[in-house]
Amino acid sequence: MATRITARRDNQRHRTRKDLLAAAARLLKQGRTPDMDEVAAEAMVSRATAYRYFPSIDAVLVEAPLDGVIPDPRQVFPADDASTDPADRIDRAEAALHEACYRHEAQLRLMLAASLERTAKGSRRDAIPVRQNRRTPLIEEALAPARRRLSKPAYSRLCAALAMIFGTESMIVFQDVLGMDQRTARTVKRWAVRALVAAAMKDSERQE
Amino acid sequence: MATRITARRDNQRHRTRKDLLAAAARLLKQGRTPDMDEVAAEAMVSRATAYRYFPSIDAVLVEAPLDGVIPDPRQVFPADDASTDPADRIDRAEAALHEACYRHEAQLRLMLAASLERTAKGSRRDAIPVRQNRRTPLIEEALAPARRRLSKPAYSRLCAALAMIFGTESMIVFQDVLGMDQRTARTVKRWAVRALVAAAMKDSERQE
DNA sequence: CTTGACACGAGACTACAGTCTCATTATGAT
DNA sequence: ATCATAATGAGACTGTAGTCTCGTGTCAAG
Repeated sequence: MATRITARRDNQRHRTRKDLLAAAARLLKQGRTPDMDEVAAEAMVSRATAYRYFPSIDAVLVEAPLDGVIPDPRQVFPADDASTDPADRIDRAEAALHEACYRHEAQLRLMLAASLERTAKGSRRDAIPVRQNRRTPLIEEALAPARRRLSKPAYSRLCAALAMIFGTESMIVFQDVLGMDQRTARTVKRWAVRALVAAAMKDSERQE
Repeated sequence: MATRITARRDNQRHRTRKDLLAAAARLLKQGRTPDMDEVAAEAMVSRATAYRYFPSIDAVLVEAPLDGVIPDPRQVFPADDASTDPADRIDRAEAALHEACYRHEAQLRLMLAASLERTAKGSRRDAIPVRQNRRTPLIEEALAPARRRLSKPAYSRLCAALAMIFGTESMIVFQDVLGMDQRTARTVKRWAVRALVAAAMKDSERQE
């Protein structure tokens, strides 16, 4: 009799969920601002089903995969890369992410806005997931050659500080708050990340 | 006869507009997420009138005054304040803004989300104004005693870099991306702003 | 094959954002 | 005080986000 806590068709469900996220990513990549109907249609499921998997369109957009949008660490630092200077590597990583952020500005703005609805529009729906974090792997890969030269607290402090500078949010500050163009923003960030890396290295020297 | 391009009742209009913004600010301060009906009711005007002054509820929320929410420079640095060390002053300003941001997190998240709809939801309505900028006056006041010791490019570069760290956006990074608590965030920012100020000072020394 | 649980589709329903029209009120010039 | 008109109020109307219900198809255990 009854399948107890029977196999809950996990395969089917995972596939449906993945299809929805992939559909959202496709639509975002072509510059659209999809509503739930479009995502559902693109994923070839009904709207009701889409809402069974995600409480709101925002939740879908926040979780939509960013493959091909945000640079992969292995792409910025290939296996045969011999660079060791952490400042240069951090600067290179920042340059790549900077370029990607401005190139996909519309999509990233949309995803950031969607993630902010947490407290905002619907305190009723509690489910919007935490942001994706593609910047930390990038930062850690850039800092890898220097990691042993930094104390643990200095290292995590530096990573966190760089995370403020690396993502979409700094683009928002430069554009919407400061009214600054992309090139100037890049020079400011270049200077800042180098200053922070240098300061962290110096702190750890002192400690030895 | 006709009052030509007669007085356009500017008083009345300014008063109505101000009432709407003040009403929005009151509702935001009590933690609500007001819709246009609520703002209009609180301002004691009809919904239609509210929409005559602002193209969307988002536009109202972005422009809602932040008096008493974001610390005023004159309050952080009173006239009789004799401090001159730029790092200490910047740190003090950051501490004040940090506290304010976390205290009014809900409102600031809402205002940020509203301002992001620029490209997002409605490409149809083009009217959402640019963000308010309360951080730059604070940063400039903190840096005032050291301004003459910095070259013009170094100064504006430092201001821009600090602006990345000072506002709501860094709180979003620490909370939503890094999952970091308020105290740890504060220590990271304290370290970062001091490192940046020191680096800027050192750059300018070198130049002399 | 049968059967029960589960995923799904279709569509009605509520709530809010934003637009529009028309009647009413209030302002300021005369 | 009077009058033309700008500002407003009332409310209908559209479109979309999200909820809910019910009927259908399908998977898997017996």
